[in-house]
Amino acid sequence: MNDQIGRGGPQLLFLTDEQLRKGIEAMYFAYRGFTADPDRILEQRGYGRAHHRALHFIHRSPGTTVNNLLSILGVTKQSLNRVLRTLIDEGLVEARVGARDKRERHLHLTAAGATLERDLSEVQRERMRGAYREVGPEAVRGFRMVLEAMMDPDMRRHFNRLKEPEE
Amino acid sequence: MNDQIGRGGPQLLFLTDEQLRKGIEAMYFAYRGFTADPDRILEQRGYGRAHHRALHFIHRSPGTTVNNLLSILGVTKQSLNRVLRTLIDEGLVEARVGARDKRERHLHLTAAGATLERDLSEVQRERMRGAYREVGPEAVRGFRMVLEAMMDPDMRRHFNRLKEPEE
DNA sequence: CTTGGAATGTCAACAAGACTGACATAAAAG
DNA sequence: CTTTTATGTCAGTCTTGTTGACATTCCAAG
Repeated sequence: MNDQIGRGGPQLLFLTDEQLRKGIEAMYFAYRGFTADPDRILEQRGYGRAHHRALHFIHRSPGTTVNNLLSILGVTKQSLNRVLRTLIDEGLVEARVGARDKRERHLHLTAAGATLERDLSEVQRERMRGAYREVGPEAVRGFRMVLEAMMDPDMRRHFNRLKEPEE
Repeated sequence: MNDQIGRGGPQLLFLTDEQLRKGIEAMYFAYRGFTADPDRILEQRGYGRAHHRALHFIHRSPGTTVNNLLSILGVTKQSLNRVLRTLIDEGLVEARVGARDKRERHLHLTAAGATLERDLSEVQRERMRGAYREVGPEAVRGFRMVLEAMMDPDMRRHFNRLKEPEE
């Protein structure tokens, strides 16, 4: 029904339902690979993906508040709080009471937290680097364009607000 | 430490840790968008993502066995079985005992199952189509290349084994 | 032919991590 | 002073992963 063959000509063949389905499957299988390496490290340490996400975004935006993290991650505060509490209790994250606004908690990685974050990021970047190297810069540009076009507007806002990291 | 600036020259700038981190974040945010639309439909019907995945791959490989589905989805048989049982009980999937080997169950979508699968696929393809159209065929080619390079070899095997669908 | 192992599928119980709803506290804002 | 905001907590539910135990079926070696 949405099949474009014979309607739009060969220049639109990449928009056929068949091609879209293959894109969906590619996305699914690739995401599995994307999370596989950090997952192995997390499991050894008794953490889950939720901990990884918190560590990642605290690393990327040191001093961010709980509320900001909530809107980036799109989970409930109860859910985030459980994760954050274990990270704080185990000394990976520090929550500093706000100077201006004492209701806020500003989140920072401790040395131990930064180490784990780096280890997680390293294996994930390694896979990404391998893929990037394999396909070249032009393909990577396309990859990034499609991903960005696929995001919800809110998420795209968050995505673009994250500065280029300095490491 | 893996920063390529000044080492590989400007043609390798896409391999810097900063670019890789942005790629990781793009993948994360895009995957959220990728699942958002089907999730809304699933929630209305009281199903989850696991049900969607089962419906998708049964649609793609009618008559597939439970074991084959297991190796595609990479979960335990117990986990898949729970999902499959509800789909069968509610008349979306039919499990036919194998003719050659009576231990096997061959899985097929019923009419109702095919309808739900189509509805789920439709909203997901719609988002994909919008993104594809926005960026053009060249970018889509790059997108697909990176995703495929990111998969684990086993998953890439499954991915390539799935025939181009006829709808 | 029988028997034992392998393959397949089911049942039960548990854990992580999402959710909602209700409520508490402290601080800022009006 | 009252309301709103930011955060944290308790209790309970749901999905979807996990292990362990077990039933059925098939096949091949004795």
